[in-house]
Amino acid sequence: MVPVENTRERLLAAAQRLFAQGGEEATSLRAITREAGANVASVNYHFGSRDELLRLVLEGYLEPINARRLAMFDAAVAEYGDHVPVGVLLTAFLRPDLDALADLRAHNPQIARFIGRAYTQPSASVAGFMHEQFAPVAERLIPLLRQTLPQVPEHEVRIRLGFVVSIITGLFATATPAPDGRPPMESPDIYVQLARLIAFLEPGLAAPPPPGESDDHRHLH
Amino acid sequence: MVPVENTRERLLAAAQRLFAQGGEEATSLRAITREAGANVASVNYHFGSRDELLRLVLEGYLEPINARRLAMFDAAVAEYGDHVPVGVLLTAFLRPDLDALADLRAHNPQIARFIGRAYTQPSASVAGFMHEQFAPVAERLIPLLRQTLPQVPEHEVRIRLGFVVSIITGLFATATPAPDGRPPMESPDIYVQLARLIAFLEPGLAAPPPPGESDDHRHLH
DNA sequence: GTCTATAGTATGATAGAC
DNA sequence: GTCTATCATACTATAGAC
Repeated sequence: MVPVENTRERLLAAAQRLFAQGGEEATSLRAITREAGANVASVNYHFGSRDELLRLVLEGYLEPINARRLAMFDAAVAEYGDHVPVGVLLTAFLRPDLDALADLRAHNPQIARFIGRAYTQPSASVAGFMHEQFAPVAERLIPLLRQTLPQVPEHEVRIRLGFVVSIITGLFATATPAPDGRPPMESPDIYVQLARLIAFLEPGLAAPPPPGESDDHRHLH
Repeated sequence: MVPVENTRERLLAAAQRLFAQGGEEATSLRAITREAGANVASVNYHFGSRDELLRLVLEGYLEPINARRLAMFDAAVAEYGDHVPVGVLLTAFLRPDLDALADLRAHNPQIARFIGRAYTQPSASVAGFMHEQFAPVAERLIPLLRQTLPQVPEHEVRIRLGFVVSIITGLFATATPAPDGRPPMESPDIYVQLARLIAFLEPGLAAPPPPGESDDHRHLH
């Protein structure tokens, strides 16, 4: 009946492609509409503004990843109860990212970089949005880590989780075959990647906190 | 005799300030000249182009850090010989960054973010430049790590060093007091920060490589 | 829903007077 | 070395015809 929404879908797909290749500021309204074969006004009509469209694109990638993380946390608790092993928690946290990364590498080898940049380059318009997406995951994971690692204070757990996030971010940011740069851990096998990350991260997460940390400078928050 | 070069210095200083506050694409040629009290043509006259100027600013921050890293590697080898402890190598690698970070936080709390972005957001113009700055450090450090950790294959050492770089990058990228986001490890004490990083990183670097890695999928490069 | 046309504003670079 | 003036080009957003 209604032939509607065709342009809208084309615009979304075009924004994904361009976002992928050049990042946010390279994805101009005019480039999007050109790529989609639509006119310059169509983005404002369908999405209100360029920024709204870019947020939608970003959400399309991040939301499924974080939803899957939460589901894997639930499954882990159902299986292990109060003391989920660190390796299991790390797997639940990392696998959705690695799967998404493998998928992006196969189908769109450029868009992963954009996601990585969205973390470190909040660009004002997506700044709060990134945190809004990630906060529920952190608030669920941190208590679980605390239960498994009671010797590590919460403040330290949060910082160490930040380290893990930085590494993941780096994987996304360097996913593209850069002409030169650090080797992007290009193994195609997800389980090899996961094993490598866990081998590196697990002992660090469980390590005793450094001296002078347990109750030092903790008088605020 | 010659009153020359005054404008040039003012332009450099202005570019640093603006670069710091808003990142690369927020630092327009016109904003720089306005901040420096010069005219729009002066940047092109003194530096050839806007990109040349921005590379100079970046180099002013990165070059001293990497030079200090190399010096600390030399000092460590002079003291320990062929088997420098991992913690000492990590200290030599991390301290120049942490010192620079502390200095930036004190004097210019915004520019650290820009440096972090320069890593993950190579922005075409500075892409090769970042690698050119970092490559000598990596090529010096990796053999030292290999000597201390012979059980970890070189391929794995390189990947793990990439993890360390990601974490450092994250520290720079989140150095600014973000309104919300992961806690930026805001301890003012560099030695606390260093101890925290080493406590987390050292066991991961020295960990036995994951199974299926030693000689797997190593038939290329 | 889709389009053209355009307003309004930014950009980097350069020519040429002083 | 420094300036003004200007070129050529990008951008987002909107008004209004169809």
